[in-house]
Amino acid sequence: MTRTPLTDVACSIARATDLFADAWTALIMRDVLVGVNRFDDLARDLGISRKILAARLSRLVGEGVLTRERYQEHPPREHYLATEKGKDLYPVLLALMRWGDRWYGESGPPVHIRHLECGHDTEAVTTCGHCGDELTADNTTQLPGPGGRIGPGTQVLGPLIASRRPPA
Amino acid sequence: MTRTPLTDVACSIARATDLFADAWTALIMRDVLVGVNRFDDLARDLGISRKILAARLSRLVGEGVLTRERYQEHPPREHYLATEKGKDLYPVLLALMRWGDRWYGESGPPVHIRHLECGHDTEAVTTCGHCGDELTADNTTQLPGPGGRIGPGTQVLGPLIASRRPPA
DNA sequence: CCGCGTGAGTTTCCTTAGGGAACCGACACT
DNA sequence: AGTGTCGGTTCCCTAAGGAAACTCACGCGG
Repeated sequence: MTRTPLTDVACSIARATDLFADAWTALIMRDVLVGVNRFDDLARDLGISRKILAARLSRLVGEGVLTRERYQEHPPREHYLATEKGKDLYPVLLALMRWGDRWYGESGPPVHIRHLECGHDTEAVTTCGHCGDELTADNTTQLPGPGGRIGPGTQVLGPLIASRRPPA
Repeated sequence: MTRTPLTDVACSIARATDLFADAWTALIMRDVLVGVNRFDDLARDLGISRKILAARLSRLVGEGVLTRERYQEHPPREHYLATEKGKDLYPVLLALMRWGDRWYGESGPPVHIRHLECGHDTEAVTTCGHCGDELTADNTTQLPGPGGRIGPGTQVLGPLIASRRPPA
């Protein structure tokens, strides 16, 4: 398939996407973060091809998102643990989950998230780090930042936004 | 490739993933939400194969995430707009972007998000809908909810969590 | 000592989605 | 008539994904 490499694209979504956007990575991360972290358990739980699982795991380890640790000798047994970088993907999973619950959860969400600090079952809300209000597609704009540069994926974005989006 | 269908899996992440987790969908949604919404512009901006772009767009329209609208006759010109369901994917994009910025943005984030209501450039924070504090992998647990059922993807989750995760 | 079970991957073979690039029809502009 | 743009299709080829068998290292029960 020759997935076009997105790594060199300016947009951070593309960078994240490049790692995260295949059928399995998100599911693997969810399982690992929840405590399913041995090879066979993952294969069983996800129904994923073992070949692909091995490939994904080693990529995730290579990216520094997971670590592989031998948690017992005799017999040698390994498991995968999320690094800080890996745990930091949790908000992405929460956002995906919330969207899935909202738009496909006829019978109610299959799992509840409980926030241990306040003790309530809760829903993830994506908020402004500054004022705490919810962020939506309509109440935000994008501005080029310091790392902004030109390249596929942001190529014509400036001009296009300018021309297509009435400044109002 | 025969992507294993994830639609019938209990987990909402899987449902969302099924639509969202390919190399391009996230990028397409970002572009559309930002105002790049004509076929040729998308193809140019993303460097995506036109065949795949056509396929993705029609899937997204089929899923009710985008609509295709003729915005002028003479010459006939179409564009794609995000529905409510589509706009609601914005938090997922924000979460991805934040992760990418954090872990790959050596030179600073390529784009800034400005929250129009408070007027500040901001970062997306995923918070507890109840108390407003930030949600992390460490301060939350998952509990089976009303829609919970058994099937691939949640198959052995219960037992596994129970056995592997010390209740502390 | 032998066979069986388990964990953790590899290997093999086949199918099929994705990339590239050309092609197409409708219209407009000059 | 010739050139351009938009919005797609069609073709061929490659390589990634799926299924299932195979491997290797160990541990256990008899």
